[in-house]
Amino acid sequence: MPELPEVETTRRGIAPHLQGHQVREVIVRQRQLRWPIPRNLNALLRGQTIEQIDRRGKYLLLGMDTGTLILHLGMSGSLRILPATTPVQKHDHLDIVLDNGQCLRLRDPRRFGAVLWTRKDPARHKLLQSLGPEPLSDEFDGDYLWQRSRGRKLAIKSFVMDSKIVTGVGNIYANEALFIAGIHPQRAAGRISRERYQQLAVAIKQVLEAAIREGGTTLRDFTASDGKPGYFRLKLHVYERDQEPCHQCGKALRQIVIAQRSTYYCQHCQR
DNA sequence: ATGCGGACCTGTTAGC
DNA sequence: TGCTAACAGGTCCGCA
Repeated sequence: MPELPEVETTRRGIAPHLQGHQVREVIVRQRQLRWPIPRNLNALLRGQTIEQIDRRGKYLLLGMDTGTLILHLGMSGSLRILPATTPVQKHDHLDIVLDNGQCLRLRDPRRFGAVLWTRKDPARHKLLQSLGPEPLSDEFDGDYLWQRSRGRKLAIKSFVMDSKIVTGVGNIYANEALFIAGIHPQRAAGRISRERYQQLAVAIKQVLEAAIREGGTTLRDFTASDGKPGYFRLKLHVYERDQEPCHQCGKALRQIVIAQRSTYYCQHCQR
């Protein structure tokens, strides 16, 4: 489900409900996610105040008194703010109950998500320490991509989806950005000019920012923390549009597979 | 170092 | 109608 815009939409939705509140209780119903939820999470979090709610790539970071809770939504995770008395549904794995009777509830059918605790600077956590720059930051630009791509032979689409290169660009937005930049998704990363990398960096920023403004992309089941869907799907140029007409030239879009991921592009507009 | 494929897990849908 | 296979928004890990 969630790429960076959906995670950012979630962050903005939950932050005002969490900020400054104390954890009353943590209820874990299913600890087997991508990695097991720590056994003693209730003891660790109880009584702590949630000070800030940050995002790094697709990771959500709940900064507390003595450490940071690291959350990842995987492919199918979602977070809602609900009264703690709301009946539990299938795949509701975790509740963080607050001092005001509300709770942050994690649902994740596929269980590719993660909930981890660290006492140190989360940037130095094993899962975060090798992440590339934030795509919306100033350090991420065409020169950076060009420099990192020299000598690389993998497909440009796989390159921009590599979290060590840039964090948070997933399958939907990689497809969309490459269309906007007019770059064929299979082109070798090392064979793209500096100028075209400038266009690609701009396209990535543009598409992520637009998606955040629309509240993310709802394909099947993404909803923000208030239950509302995201509307960026209406503006997708290529994703899940196999055989439909290109918005630029009208020719039929194509679907192929790159690194086991569905890839959509226009044979005419992308080179 | 680089690049690829497998692994994790469940739900939905397309096809026979 | 019912069974089976393919596919889905992620990403770590191990192997060549």
